[in-house]
Amino acid sequence: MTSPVAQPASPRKQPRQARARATVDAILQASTRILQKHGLEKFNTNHIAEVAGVSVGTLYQYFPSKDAILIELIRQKRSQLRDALAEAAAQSVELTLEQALDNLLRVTIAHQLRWPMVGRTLDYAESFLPLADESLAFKRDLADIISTLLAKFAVPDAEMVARDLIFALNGLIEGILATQTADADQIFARAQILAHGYIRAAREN
Amino acid sequence: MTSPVAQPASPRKQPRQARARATVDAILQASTRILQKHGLEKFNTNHIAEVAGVSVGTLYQYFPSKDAILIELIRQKRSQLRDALAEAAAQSVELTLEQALDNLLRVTIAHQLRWPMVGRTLDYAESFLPLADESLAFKRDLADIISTLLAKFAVPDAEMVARDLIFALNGLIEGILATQTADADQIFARAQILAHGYIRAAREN
Amino acid sequence: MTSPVAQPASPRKQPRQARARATVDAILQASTRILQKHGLEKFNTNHIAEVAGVSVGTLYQYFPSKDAILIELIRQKRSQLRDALAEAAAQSVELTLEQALDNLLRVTIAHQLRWPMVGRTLDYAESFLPLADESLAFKRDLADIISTLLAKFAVPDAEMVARDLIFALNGLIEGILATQTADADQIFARAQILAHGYIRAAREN
Amino acid sequence: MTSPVAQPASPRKQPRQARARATVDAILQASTRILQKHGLEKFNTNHIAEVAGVSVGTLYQYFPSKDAILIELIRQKRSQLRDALAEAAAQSVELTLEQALDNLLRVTIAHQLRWPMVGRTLDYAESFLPLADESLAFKRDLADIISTLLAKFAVPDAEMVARDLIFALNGLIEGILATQTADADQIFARAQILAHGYIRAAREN
DNA sequence: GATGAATGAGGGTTCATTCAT
DNA sequence: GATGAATGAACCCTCATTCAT
Repeated sequence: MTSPVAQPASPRKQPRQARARATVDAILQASTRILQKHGLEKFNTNHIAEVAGVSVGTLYQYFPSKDAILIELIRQKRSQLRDALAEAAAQSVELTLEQALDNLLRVTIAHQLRWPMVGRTLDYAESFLPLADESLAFKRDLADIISTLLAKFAVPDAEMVARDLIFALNGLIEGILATQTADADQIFARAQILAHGYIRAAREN
Repeated sequence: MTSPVAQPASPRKQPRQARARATVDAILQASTRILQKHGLEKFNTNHIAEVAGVSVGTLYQYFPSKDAILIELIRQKRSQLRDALAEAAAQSVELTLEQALDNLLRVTIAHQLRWPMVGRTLDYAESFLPLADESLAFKRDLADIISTLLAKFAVPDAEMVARDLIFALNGLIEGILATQTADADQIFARAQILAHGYIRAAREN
Repeated sequence: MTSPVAQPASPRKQPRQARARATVDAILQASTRILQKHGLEKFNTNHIAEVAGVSVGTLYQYFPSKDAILIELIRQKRSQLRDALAEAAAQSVELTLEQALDNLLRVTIAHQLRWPMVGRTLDYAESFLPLADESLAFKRDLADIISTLLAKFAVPDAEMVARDLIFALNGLIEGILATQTADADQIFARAQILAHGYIRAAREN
Repeated sequence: MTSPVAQPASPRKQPRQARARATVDAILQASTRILQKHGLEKFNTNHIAEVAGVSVGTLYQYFPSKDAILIELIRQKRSQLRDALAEAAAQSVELTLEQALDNLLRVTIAHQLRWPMVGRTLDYAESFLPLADESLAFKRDLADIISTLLAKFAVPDAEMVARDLIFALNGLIEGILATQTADADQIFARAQILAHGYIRAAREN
């Protein structure tokens, strides 16, 4: 259920697969750029192939369908976020809850700022792709990272609080990005109030 | 819920006769049902007309394009939410901030629960429809309703806090609906913690 | 084969037909205006009815089909040209051939200048309307008027010369109108050279 | 007839492979046949593709729209006529004006006889296609070829005379073809009288 | 007679996918 | 492996015509 193609395990490239890897990357990068600039409307295989500098035929040698590209993009973005959060959590073991949360916040905001439109579009794409199980697993993974942290500080209902915090922050960040131009620091300041306030309330609940 | 029907997108024809009004309603209801069940994928004019029990030609007598139907749906849902929130706010003048917020929360949750998938889909549709100005105005309207309430209780930065609260709650509710089956009361309980916690933090900020 | 509705024989209007006459005129005038401004592309029954200020249903009470409107327009324009030429010929019995031709030329140019685009469009419409016999008869009528004149001055092959003169002048006038802005006098001057030159050559042939 | 194929409208794709070139030719030939037999009424992309023996999709790989096919046909026919006239003019340098004109006449008549109905239809199509500038340039080109010849023989107003001669001959030839069945020789005989007569008159003017 | 709502076949265009070269 | 020409189902939209009121 986790992405099969994701991070190359060993940096030692098998020579005969280097080209293939480059082609796949070109396709995925082209896809990202198209989604970012034009959304799903211009996201079609001919266009992707053209932007990626390969032929449609080649594209179909690496991806069995258009949806498979979306799925792979989703998996990549998820992997990136999951890994970044896990690393931030690992590096926060010595900190207070608030400090640890701030680190996670920064990571999340940085992730969303990278390709804001892609995030929104992939969120929607989830609704028609056959990813139900994988999506649940991903959300569980994220919730685990955060609930582990919360539990350490004796926040009750850590699992549910973690999920709700993720949902709320996601809504806040996407909302700000969709309506206003704000830099990472401004978003962070606003998200911090939300996160701290919510956690405090959850603690007392 | 008390809202009168909003002004149509850029209607081909104002429905003057009762029959015409019924036709427009049938088209909008069919559209809602299709979005709810199958999302944008099956949202095509032939299908809409078929489900509505009219011909495509008739559909195009009342809506200049497929997008115009989406726009009208968005306008209707927005009107409904705006009016319901305004009314709830009006009926909460005697209450404490927390009680007033709870009323608004209940209205919002009820609204989202009505057609959860439609809400998600229309949110995405906004990104490719020419609604920028209207969307800003709508968000301002909602923020106004809430910031007026917040200001009455001396919450600082009422305008921004109102917007962020809306974003966060929206994310929370959509998140819960997308992943889990939860009834209105359960969602309310979780949203309440978020709202109260955030407002308290905002007050002390 | 000649138009059934054409010129009202007696100016005494039958009261119960006055309204009908007005409706038919409105439709034909609207049709002319649309053809002049937008060609066959916007020439559709709904649009015609709208411009004429009547309902489509009413339009279909007076014309059995869209093509019937085109046919009636063609008949009207033809009647006008035929009558105007016949009258000009009748008034030219005392004149020289050149003077008589000039009168016919002026009539023809004035006719084309009235609705230049309509003329071009109806010429094309002839090619798909079932008017073969009528068109032949019309061309014969015009040729008769002119060949009678030519025969009076002993031009050989009067019939064929008449037809060819009409074709050539038609081409010249339409050509000038399509490419350049020229007033009636300028067109007349150029057409005169053509007509006189051609007739002199035909005489000597 | 010696003309190389003109540059395509605004081609989706330059046909690089032999197969592609054959496809484009098939589409253009099918288009010509349909226009010749049924006019613009049956000129629809599905029908064209069917007659050409390809799929609609293929048609749209080479032509961005239906109108683009008409435009390409117009360009081809114009190129053919322009080149044929230029060649005929070049081969007539030693001849008298009348002899040279006769050569041009023969070329023009042969051109019109090839696809008479196509000529008429494309003439009409010009009125709704975005070709204004190109059409002017084409008419100027033809006028240049002929006015150069006229000027050599000291015909006054050579430019205008050339244009008017073209218009008149075009009208004559199209008129004859539309009404009567006549072979090239008969048309030539009649056009000759017109051309010689007009030029003589223009000279004396 | 007049109205205008409704019909639905027809036609333009796109794009995911296949396959011969 | 790569290419890109070809396919055709699917979808948007129009407009001549009908018919209930």
